[in-house]
Amino acid sequence: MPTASDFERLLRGASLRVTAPRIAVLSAVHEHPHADTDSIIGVVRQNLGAVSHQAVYDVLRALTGAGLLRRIEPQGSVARYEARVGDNHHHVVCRSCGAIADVDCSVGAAPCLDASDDHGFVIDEAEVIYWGTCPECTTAAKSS
Amino acid sequence: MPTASDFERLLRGASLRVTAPRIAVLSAVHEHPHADTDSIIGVVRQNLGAVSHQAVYDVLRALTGAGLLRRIEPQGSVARYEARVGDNHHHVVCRSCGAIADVDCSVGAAPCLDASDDHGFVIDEAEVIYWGTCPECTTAAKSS
DNA sequence: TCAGTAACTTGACTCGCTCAAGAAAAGGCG
DNA sequence: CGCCTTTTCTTGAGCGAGTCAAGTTACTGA
Repeated sequence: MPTASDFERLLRGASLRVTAPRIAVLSAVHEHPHADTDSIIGVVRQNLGAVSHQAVYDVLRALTGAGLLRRIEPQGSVARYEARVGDNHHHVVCRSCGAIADVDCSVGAAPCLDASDDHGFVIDEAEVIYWGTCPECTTAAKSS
Repeated sequence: MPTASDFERLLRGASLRVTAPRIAVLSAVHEHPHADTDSIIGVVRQNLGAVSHQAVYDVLRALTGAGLLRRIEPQGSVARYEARVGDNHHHVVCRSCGAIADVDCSVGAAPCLDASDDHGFVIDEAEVIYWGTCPECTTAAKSS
């Protein structure tokens, strides 16, 4: 797990000012991958004390814009954030409980970047979401 | 373009009662693929006169649940609906203007259904969203 | 150290959508 | 056909995630 000074380096590398809320948000997302905004606010407040929700929203947007965080929002879920960026991995989402897990790309680094007919669009990213049932929910469904 | 009696048959096939709002919503989505809820409400009201927004929401949910419509909601966009169901096609979304176009699956009918490591999840669907820039926005960006 | 700008606080507000209760109408049955 | 049950629609309030705006605070580079 990276330390506060690692996060500071990340921020400076992105030409962002180093502030306590930013360090705390980065740290929270590293510790809790796929956490929603509310949980992140909770974790940040545990570490820093009072922090406005607006600050967290701002920080999340700044960090996402700078490429330090990635925002994901599967249908029916609120926005979630993760710190694993730049490796083009995907996600599998449980239809039953909403759990999210990481999935490496099965076809190499930048997989399905060719659509069969792209309608003239210039495509720069392919985002894949696998839908299914997580082990816990599968077990629960069988036993019921 | 299907007629009202085609839609009636669709509804009966799904054991749903046949009502004017439902026919109108089905028709609106067929005519305007990828339309958001608000536009659908507008089209429905043009054809039927006064219809409550709640009715449209209910109808959209019923039809989506019955598999007659598909709901898509790319990040940063409100919910949109389309009538093309059951053929596992995907979408390309313009980052600049939000335009959506259909893309057939490049790897066959049910493509990337294997994740490299599925974490024990039972996966039943892979949803792919291509991100890029549409022809109009590409042209606009060059000329500016 | 100081100035200037970026970031944070506070609080109101918007938007998409849902909840709830009652009225209307679809469709099975006599 | 006309009644009865159940589903669907209307009306109107309400909720939650996120945004906007104005003013204060505090990084950072000179």
